[in-house]
Amino acid sequence: MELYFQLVSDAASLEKACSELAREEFIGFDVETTDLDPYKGELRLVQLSNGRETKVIDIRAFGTGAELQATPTLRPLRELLSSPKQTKIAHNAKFDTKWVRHHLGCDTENVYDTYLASVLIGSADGERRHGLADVVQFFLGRTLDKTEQVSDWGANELSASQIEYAAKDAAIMPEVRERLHERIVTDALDKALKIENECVMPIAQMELNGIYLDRERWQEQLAVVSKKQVEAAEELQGMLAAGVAQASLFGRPEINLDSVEQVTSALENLGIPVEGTTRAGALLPLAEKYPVVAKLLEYRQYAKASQSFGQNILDFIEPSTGRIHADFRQIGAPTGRFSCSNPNLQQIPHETEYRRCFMAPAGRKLIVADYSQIELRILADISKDKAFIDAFRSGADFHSATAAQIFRVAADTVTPDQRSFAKRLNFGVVYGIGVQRFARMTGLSESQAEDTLRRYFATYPRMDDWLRTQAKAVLTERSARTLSGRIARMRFNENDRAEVGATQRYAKNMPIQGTSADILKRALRLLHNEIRGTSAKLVNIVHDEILVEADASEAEEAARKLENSMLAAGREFLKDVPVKVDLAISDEWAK
DNA sequence: GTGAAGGGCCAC
DNA sequence: AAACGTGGCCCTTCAC
Repeated sequence: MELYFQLVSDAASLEKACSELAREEFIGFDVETTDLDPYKGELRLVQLSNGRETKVIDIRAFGTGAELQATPTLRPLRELLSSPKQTKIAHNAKFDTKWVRHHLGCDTENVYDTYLASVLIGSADGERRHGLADVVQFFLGRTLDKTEQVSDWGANELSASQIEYAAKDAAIMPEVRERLHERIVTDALDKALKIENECVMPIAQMELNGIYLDRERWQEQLAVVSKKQVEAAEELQGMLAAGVAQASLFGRPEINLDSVEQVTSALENLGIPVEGTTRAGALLPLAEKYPVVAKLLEYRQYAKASQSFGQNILDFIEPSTGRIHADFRQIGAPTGRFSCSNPNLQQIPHETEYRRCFMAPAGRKLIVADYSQIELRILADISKDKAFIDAFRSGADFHSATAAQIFRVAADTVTPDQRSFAKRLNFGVVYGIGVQRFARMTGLSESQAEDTLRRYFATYPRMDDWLRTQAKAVLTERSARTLSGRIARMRFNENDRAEVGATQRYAKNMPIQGTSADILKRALRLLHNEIRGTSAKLVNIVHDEILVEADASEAEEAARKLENSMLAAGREFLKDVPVKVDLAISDEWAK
C-alpha cells in the first residue's frame, strides 16, 4: 500500500491539515515522545491519518516545554482532538491522550482504543499478545515494523525512516479499527467496548492528576513501625536462638527472619510442629501455646508494613508535582477490574494510620465515595431473587436481614454472632464458598456449616438457581459474561476435578465482579462529563470506591456530582435493586 | 547482575 | 491447609 504523508511544521499547514481531517469520521492517532513518562519527556510528533493521507506534526516546530499548552498556532489541533465529532483511533490511547493533555493542554474526546478492543476480544478467543504489531499481524495478516519505536525522538533532525515509521502507525489505525470492530460486533462486545473507550480519558486525567501523599505523616508512621520491627526482630532472634545447639562465642548465629526456610527449621529445632506452611492463618492456632510463634507473627506484621508501605511509596512522588502518579491498567483482570502498580494504590492498608497520609492539599478537600455492598446487589439483581431483592429494598442492615431470614428470628433480635455468620456467608457466596471452607471460617462443624448453607440457599432460592446455572452452563459454554457483555473464556481439563471446581467458582464470580467493574467505569465517564471545567479532579479508584479532590469552596458541589454519577451508573445496570453510595468530604482519605 | 518462581500478605 | 474470586509487591532462592 502506498503511504502518503506530509511533515507539518508551520501554522498554515497545520490549519489546512486539521480542516481536512475534520471532515473525516475516523482519524488514526499516534504520538512519538522522548520518554515513556509525560512528566519527564518531550512530545515530539503527533500523527493523524484518515488511512490514506497522514499528517506528521512536528510539535517542536511550534514551541517547547510549558509554553506549548498556550501556543495559539496549535489551536486547530486542540480543537480537532477535543471535538467529539471525529473518532480518534489509537493503540493504548491512554498513552497518547496523556501526552497531549499534559503538553498541548487539551483532552482527546471520542476515543477508540484498538488495544482495549483487542484485549476484550482476546478474552473470548484465547491467549494472544496485544501490541500493535501483534494485532496488525493477527487481524490484518500483515507485518508491521516497530524497530524505529525506540529510536531517538529527541534528535534535531528526524530521519526519513523515523518520519515514515511514525506515519505508518497512524495510517494503519482506521483499517485496524474496522477489522477489530467486525469482531467486536459479532462477539457482542460493543457495549463493553463503549464503556472502555469512554473511560480512557478519565483514567488518563487521573494518572496525570496524581494523589497527594503527606511525606511527613508517612515518615512518622514509618518510623513508629520500623522501631517496632527492629524490637520484634531482636526479641525473635533471641527466642529462636534458644533452639540452636551450639551458640557461637561471638554471639548467637543470626537467622534471616525473612527466610521461610530458615525460620521453619528454627521453629522445628524448638520442637514446634510446622506443617507445610508458615502463613499467618496456619500459625495462628500455635501462637497461644508458643510465644515465639506469636512473636514471629508480630515481626511479620511490622516487616510487611515497613517493607511494602515505607520509603518505597515515597520514592514514587514525582518531583515536579509533589504527587504520586500510579499506573492504572484499565483491563487489569479478565473480569474487567482495574489493576494498579508503581505503586499499587489499591492495596494501601485500610488502617487510618496509612490512609490519613493521603490528603487534600491546602485549600482542597477529598471526596471519598464507595458503593455500598455493590457485589451483593449485583447478585440480587442478576438472580432476580425476591427475598434477596426485598432485603435491599427494605433499606435495613443487609447482613442482619439475612441473619433474620436464615435463623428465622425477628430482625431486631439478631445477635452479633448471627449477623457475623450471615455477613461471612453473604461475602463467601460471591466467591463460591464451599461447606468445608465455611466451617473452618466460622468454627462450625461440617454438618452445622452444611445445615447453615442449606438454610441460606433456601432463604434465597433464585440466587441458588442462578449460581447452579452458572456452574452448569460453563461446562458447555466455557465462558461467562457481565451485564455489559464483557466475556471471559475458561480453559480447563474436564477430567481434573480441581480445575472444574475452580472454573465453576469463577463462572459464579466473574459476572458479579465484572459487572461491578462495568458500573465503576460507567460512573467514571459520567463523572468526567459532570466535573469538566470545575476544580474537581479524579485522584484514585479502588474497585468500588472513587476519590475526587476539589477546591474546598466547590467540595459540596463536587460531592453531589460524584454521588449522582455513581448512582446513575449503578441504576443503568441494576433494574430491580436500589443502589447505595456512601460519601464523605474530608481532608484525608478516611472513612 | 538479572529474572523467574515460590511463599507470604496487602487491597476489594 | 483446603474446593473462596481478582490483583501487585516484597523477600528469598535458584538458575543463568
